[in-house]
Amino acid sequence: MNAFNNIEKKDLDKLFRCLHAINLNIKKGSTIISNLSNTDTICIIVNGSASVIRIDYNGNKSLIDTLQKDDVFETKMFNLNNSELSIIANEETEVIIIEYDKFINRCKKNCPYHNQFIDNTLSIILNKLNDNYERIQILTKKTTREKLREYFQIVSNKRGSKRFSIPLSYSDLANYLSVDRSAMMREIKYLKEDNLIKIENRIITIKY
Amino acid sequence: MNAFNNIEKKDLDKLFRCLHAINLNIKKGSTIISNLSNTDTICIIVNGSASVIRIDYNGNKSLIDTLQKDDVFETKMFNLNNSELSIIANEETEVIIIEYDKFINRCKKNCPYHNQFIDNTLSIILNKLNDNYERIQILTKKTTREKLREYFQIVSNKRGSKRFSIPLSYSDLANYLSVDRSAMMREIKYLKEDNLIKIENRIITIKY
DNA sequence: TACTTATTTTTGCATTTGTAACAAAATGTA
DNA sequence: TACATTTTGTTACAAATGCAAAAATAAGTA
Repeated sequence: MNAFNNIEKKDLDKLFRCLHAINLNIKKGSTIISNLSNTDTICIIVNGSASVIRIDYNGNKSLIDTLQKDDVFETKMFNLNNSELSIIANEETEVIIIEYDKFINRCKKNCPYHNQFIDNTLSIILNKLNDNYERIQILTKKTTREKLREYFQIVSNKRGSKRFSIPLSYSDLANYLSVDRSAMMREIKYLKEDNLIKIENRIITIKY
Repeated sequence: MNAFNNIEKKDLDKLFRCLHAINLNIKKGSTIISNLSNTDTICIIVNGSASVIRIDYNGNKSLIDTLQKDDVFETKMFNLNNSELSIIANEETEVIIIEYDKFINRCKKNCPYHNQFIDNTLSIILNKLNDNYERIQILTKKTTREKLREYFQIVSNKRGSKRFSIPLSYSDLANYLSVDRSAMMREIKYLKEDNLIKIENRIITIKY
């Protein structure tokens, strides 16, 4: 799913003009958001990826989320105009930037492709919300063991199988679960010892 | 902000008919979602409140979110049709239920109030997303102390003052931070001892 | 007012976790 | 291939946390 699904190519140009869409290429390591001025803005990741990072009162950085190709974000959803977070390109990243007002206030012509674009965007945002609830579901577990089991359960449900490969490296998984990597490895070892999971390479099997 | 902002009363009736909106009163303790059948559905909390609850493989319940008056949710955003979560009324609760298809597929007449309704809903959902990112920001902190400081910082920023009252009881706060309540109280005591915060009644002052 | 229920505050103790440090394996690159 | 870098796996130890149990307040209700 991307924001331009079900919009014909010939309509895309019209849509872009109508929205005053701006296409930008962001260099690796650059901040995407500084390009967005102070207005509410919709941003679509066309290619590449970016990290949503928070730097707290101590200067500690924490990774809040990772944005991939086809992701959509809006400044309000990260409170960006109060600059709580910043969004940094992980690689050469192409984005499309649209003022929220232009996005939401359809022109008099009431073009169907504009409505389609809004619908697509809403759908992507609803998915994002689901991802966030899933993560909250995991993060609210008290122990690393419970976090791992919840995570495995969710992936297993999605794949419809008790046997599945995990889409993250163990380092990234530790970040996602917000636990120390080595402590997580220890816990995975215990889960294996207790015969609750089996691991071959990067493939997990839930044994209950 | 609610989903019907900026829609005139006379248009509301038309909108409801167009959407085939259903008005339901849910008794305290009843599951809202069982009323939603299996289709994608938008639900608006008109009055009352509800809890989003997950029961895991062990039968442990966890509170994922609380829905208040004017909140909007969509079944996809909780993966409800895979029944990962359930939503239970905390009190006598009035809801409006609309099929997602009816919501998103505007009728031929392209009524401006329908567009306004979608815009409002999107705005509410973006706020929800912001709330979730805030919570993730807090939950990804490793220690209770850091979670508390992050939480206080966020509330302080919102109120624009280093002195503010917290909108939760300490029990609820412990749930929100997903830490043991008594361990949290201990940490609050340490924060006071270290002169990082001051507390009078329910009013916090950040001293840095 | 008397009584019940919910919330706050406190502490010892066992468990869990992060930290640090290191080695092995895998991966990427000149 | 040889070298550098990243990822994975392991452990001892100190710090942080949850758990349990109890008492003190506060809030709600008959």
